Amino acid sequence: MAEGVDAGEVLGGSVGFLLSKLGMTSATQFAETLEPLGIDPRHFGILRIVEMASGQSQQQLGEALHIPPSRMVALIDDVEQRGLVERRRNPKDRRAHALHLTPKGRKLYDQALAIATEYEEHLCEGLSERERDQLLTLLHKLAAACGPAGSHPGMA
Amino acid sequence: MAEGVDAGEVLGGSVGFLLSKLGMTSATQFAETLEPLGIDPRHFGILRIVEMASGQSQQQLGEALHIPPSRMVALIDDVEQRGLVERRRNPKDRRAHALHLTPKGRKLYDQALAIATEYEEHLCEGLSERERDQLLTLLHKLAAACGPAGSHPGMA
DNA sequence: CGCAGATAGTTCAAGTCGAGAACTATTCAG
DNA sequence: CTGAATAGTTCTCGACTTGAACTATCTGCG
Repeated sequence: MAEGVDAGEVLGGSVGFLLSKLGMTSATQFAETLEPLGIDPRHFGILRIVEMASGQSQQQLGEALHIPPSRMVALIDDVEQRGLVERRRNPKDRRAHALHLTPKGRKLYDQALAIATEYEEHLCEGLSERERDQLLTLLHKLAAACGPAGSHPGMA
Repeated sequence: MAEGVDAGEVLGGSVGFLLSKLGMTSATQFAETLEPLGIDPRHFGILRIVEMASGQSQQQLGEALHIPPSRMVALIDDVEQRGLVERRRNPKDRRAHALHLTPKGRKLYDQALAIATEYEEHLCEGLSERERDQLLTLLHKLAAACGPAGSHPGMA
């Protein structure tokens, strides 16, 4: 860089700046590694929750992920059209849809999980096992100071 | 991997997830602390670079911050309308604008810097001095693995 | 039983925002 | 002097969200 003006020069020493920068970069990169599967991190989040508890309604999911109902529609449409999730009629309440993973959905979820793990490894490849643990501990402490533990705000 | 773990537990142990979540939260909170000044983090970034080197052109700034020229226009408009930055004719090249902080801009930049420092303190209040250094070191290592050091992607 | 109000899901229209193409003014090379 | 390149600006397109309205159900109370 000819002029020697580097944006990160001063703020490189700031935890907040680094966090925000790294967070955004890693989120973007993670989304890219997920792309071959045809899903993005939000779809992954949905698969994850449906996998944990089958039969939930869209709004229950939306609440867990802090996604407004009208947005859930399109998101569920996506994963349903890919044959990953089924909307079943709930006999107890026919207004609501009971969401279930299809076999294909479960398989893809497992793949996505593997990809996530792989990316995690890549991200931490410059760290020793001990450093990684330290980092996790420190990040958890920050999370405590930063605000009440909620789900990922990037969903909303 | 244990069975029956819940979502937070699985991803709470992920550096990538935590980074992304904390990064987004801290960026949002920082933007909120800046709001009383009438600027957002991008304006702050502009003030910061203009402060470091007066007289640069919009495109030089845009290059440093990875902001396309067409976007710089609106951004500079913002800070100019608030009387923080001046677009001066550059006698050497009358196509380009030489950007300078106004006294008001300098004052506001100092305030913003103070706010940023304050927020940084708040963010790290759960950490000891030593832990904070550790964290910075670890984050820098991650940044190295994560990709070539560029400026903050949130600008673009 | 039957009506009123709440609730799940959907659709739709409006608002926001960024990116890239096209345009003007100016500079520079030959 | 002329043509290509460059700084800045404008404008339009497309992507993305959201909140309000609409349908269909459900639930409670008289």
